[in-house]
Amino acid sequence: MAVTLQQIADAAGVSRRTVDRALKDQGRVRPEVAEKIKKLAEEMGYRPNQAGRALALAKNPIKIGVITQSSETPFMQEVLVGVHDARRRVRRNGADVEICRIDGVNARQVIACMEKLKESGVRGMALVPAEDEGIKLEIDRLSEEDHIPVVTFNSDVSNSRRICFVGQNNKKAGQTAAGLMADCLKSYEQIGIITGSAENPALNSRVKGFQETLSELRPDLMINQVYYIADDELQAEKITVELLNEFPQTKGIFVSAPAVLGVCRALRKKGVEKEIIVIANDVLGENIKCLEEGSINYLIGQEAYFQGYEGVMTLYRYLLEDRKPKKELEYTDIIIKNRYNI
Amino acid sequence: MAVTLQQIADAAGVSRRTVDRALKDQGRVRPEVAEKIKKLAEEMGYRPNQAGRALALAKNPIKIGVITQSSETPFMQEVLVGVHDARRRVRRNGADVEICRIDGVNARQVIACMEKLKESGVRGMALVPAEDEGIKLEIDRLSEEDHIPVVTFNSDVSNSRRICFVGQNNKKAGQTAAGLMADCLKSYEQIGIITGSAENPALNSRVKGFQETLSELRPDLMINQVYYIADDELQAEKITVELLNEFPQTKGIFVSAPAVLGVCRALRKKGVEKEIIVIANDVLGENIKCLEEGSINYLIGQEAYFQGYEGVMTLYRYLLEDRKPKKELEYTDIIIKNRYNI
DNA sequence: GTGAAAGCGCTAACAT
DNA sequence: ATGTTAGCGCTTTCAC
Repeated sequence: MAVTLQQIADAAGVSRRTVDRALKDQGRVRPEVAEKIKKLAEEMGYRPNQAGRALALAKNPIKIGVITQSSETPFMQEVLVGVHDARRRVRRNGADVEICRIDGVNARQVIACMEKLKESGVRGMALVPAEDEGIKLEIDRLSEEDHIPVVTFNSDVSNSRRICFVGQNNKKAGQTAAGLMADCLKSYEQIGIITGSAENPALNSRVKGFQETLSELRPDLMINQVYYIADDELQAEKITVELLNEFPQTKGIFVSAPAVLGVCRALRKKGVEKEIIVIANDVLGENIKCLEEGSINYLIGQEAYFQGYEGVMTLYRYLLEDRKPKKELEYTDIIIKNRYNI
Repeated sequence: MAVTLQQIADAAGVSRRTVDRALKDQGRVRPEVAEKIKKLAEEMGYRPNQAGRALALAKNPIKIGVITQSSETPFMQEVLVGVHDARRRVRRNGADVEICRIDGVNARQVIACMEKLKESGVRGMALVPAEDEGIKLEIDRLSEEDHIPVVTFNSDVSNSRRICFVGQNNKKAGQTAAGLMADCLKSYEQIGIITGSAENPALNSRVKGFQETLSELRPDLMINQVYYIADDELQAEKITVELLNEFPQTKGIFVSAPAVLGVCRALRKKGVEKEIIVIANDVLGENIKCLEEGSINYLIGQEAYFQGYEGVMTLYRYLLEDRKPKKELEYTDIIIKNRYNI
């Protein structure tokens, strides 16, 4: 049987409560006693029983707040599935999760939600932020003044006091795509890039990673100008047609934008979907269909579900076990899918 | 706050114990009362608190037995890391895991271990079996007569009474490799296949999946004869040299065998590592090095760690929450790695 | 057929 | 500065 608090208390000749305090550095214990207790716990290999802890905490339950942006997108829907699964799981342990869904990107709204969640007494927050000074300030204030730990997921706020970030390394995602493209294309072929808003740092990193790595691996290839689109399938289709008209020799396309379906439609209409290697991002419903029927060759995934699930669970573990994540940047795996391993 | 047993008891006007019995169909409750209780529980949305359950169970702890074969291989080492992590986790909940490591493949020893674990009072078993009639019989006997649920992981025993299998779909792994190879090679190029023992069903499935899919995708390619090796790096190197001498036009190699390093050495000595697309299996130490330095282009992974971790955890959840796995065949993701997403 | 009661290991309010 | 104690929600023994 595992070592319990009581056993340490017996061994040290003090009460359970004293051991508890000593182990948590809560003071109010004579330093030499605390020292002795800690040594004893170490020697006896004490590991707190999580079930016991969770149960005791059910008196005033741990509550976690979650804020998501762009909640209407298919990608974030998938993230939210992960969040809800995590909620179900922590609920079965007597904790709870309160979720604020924000549609679109809106820093002001995020800050308002943070305030609201704080008022409602959450002990920690997991949120999808944006590189915004106001959000950064609020994160720092929660962490420092209110002692409410914050986890960012999916997107990050660099240099803020969040305990960690769970999400993709976008540059590496772009590089991974470049590696695939380099293997698939023959000498001196042409490449097109389609991406979303030029202001989106995530998309930019991907594209940059792709360009840099590809020109290093295959200096012979010709990487044409970057085409920008909004998240709109119709526009994506139009732009893709433009690209194909402008550069009819294109043999590879990297799609960093969300509107993958529009691109596929254009390729099919032009009847070139079999001749062009297409690598796109996000392993999601419509995209998967394109992959299955062959108009896309590879999808690069970022574990949307896991981001949501792990964002919440990281925080829960931190709150329950006082266990800091090992790394400040918890990068999710970069997934490569072709038709056969979906 | 979540619904508790007590609340249901109050609502039904009976004691907690009665509710407990009714919900578990343990009899000794008047049928109409049982019916009423179940309906009530449903309506109130009762979800047993896992922390409470785990804690109560700590009186006579859940013990899980684990048996691994080929435990000396790097692959199984990785699986065992997962097993140990799972052990740490369930221990923190008051349960325990007992592990039997078997070196090499040995059905008799597996059966002996199953017997031993049963004597030592385990409530469930997770094991790496082999397609062996004796093992199958023992699995069925444990499941039926002793009511000890069994989970197979990494390899399976088809048609046995295990509650589920956690591991790779080998055929799909081969197909995935074929998809990659089809994209990388130019017209009419030649392909070599190197695999391990012809008796190993896992390796055979991979090779078959690869051959079938590749000849379907690219009928122009020429797939040469299959080379067989033992798990010996030196022999692998020799055989690879043979292959290259026999078919100097080879432009793609699929390595289904464990001895990947030997293959890489041969390629380097021959100075052809940059001209040949190599796709190998298992994302592990030495293989990763080959991938990083470029003598391998792709590694197909089978989530070794996860197989070990999830094999044990599936069983634990089954025992704790009485929750059957959703699927009988719990296939792990087929991972594609290039130099950039390792 | 049903219920009372004793824990499981931990936390935290309340003594001392 | 340290100890006592009352639960958290569940399982299980034992008595009715």
